[in-house]
Amino acid sequence: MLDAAVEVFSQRGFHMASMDEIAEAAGVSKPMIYAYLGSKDDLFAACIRREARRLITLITAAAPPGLPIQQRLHQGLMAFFSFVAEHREGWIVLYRQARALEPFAGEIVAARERIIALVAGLLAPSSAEDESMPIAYAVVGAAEALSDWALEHPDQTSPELTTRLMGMLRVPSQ
Amino acid sequence: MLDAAVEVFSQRGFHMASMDEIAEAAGVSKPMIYAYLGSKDDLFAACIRREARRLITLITAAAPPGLPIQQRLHQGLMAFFSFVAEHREGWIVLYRQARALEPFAGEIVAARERIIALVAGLLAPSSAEDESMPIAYAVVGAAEALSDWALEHPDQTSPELTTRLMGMLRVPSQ
DNA sequence: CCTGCTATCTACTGACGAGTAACGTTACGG
DNA sequence: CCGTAACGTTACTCGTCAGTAGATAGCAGG
Repeated sequence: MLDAAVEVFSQRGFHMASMDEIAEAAGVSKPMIYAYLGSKDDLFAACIRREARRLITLITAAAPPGLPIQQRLHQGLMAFFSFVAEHREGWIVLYRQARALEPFAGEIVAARERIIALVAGLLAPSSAEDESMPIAYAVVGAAEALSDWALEHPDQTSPELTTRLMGMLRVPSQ
Repeated sequence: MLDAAVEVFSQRGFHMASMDEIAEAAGVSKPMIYAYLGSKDDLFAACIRREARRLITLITAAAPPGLPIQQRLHQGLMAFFSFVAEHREGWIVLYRQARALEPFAGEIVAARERIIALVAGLLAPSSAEDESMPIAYAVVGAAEALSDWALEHPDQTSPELTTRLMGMLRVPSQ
């Protein structure tokens, strides 16, 4: 049911997706969705939360503390690009709606902020806290934009994308 | 009239903005908008086109050919961040709706692509054509994300933002 | 003062879609 | 058999706009 919702939202976007279409895609009738997931906003929020949690879990697991910064960044990016490749639809939902000034905007912004905070924390040891935030924003923005480009270049593998991005970033080596 | 539209769109987003509200903000009645600018989609497209043209004009003028790459990039970024600071609403319209999977998506994607192509062209001399595109995507993505961060840190000046971004990019020095 | 033309408004229509009320249908306990 | 409860469906309501038809106001020329 959530899968169907993610699929339709990723194809149509939040506003163009109708509950009828989602219900049909899920193979159930509309009132069922209202019974189980609540309103359209609730449904969308549920999609966001699930996809965001998947992504964050992957990244956190891939870049454990204790490794050198360079390597953590490298592996974190790897995890990110892998997620995009494997959960295309989930990522489109997160990304395509990410900035649309909508009722649920807070939901996505919060998810994004968690990732940015993750990156910022990763960079923090080597630079002051408030210096690392803007860098983290920029890194995440760059990774997102690169993923966007990669959507039209499916031949690009995650390691290639990671190498590209690492190659253009001047990050603290320690 | 376009000004009013940009203002309302920037506050509400495309879908939440009603033609009635735009008409009221412009101090005219709804049929006037339809008479002069056409449908809601047309109106939004007109806003996008105007703002995008302003932005592109500024960037092109700021980074003329003939200068070293580093400097062109620096000045291009300066122009970009200045635009964001001075045309906040225009940029929000471009940025916040940038990826929303909408009828007019092509309009914004096209505008964005022109900027990316600009950056790619700028980097092209020092790397192969198809190598510079992903880099351009990433640079533009990073700049956008940094602007987003700067929206909540109004004390940041354009030169500061530019320095930050230049500092974290490893770009060809020639 | 009337005629017609342009510019603008008020007040409507029609579609669409979120959310719901009321109606089956199956399963099970007595 | 018959209540009744869990689960599901069809077929509505109702609000909200995008878009428009028709009325109105100003104004040129006769």
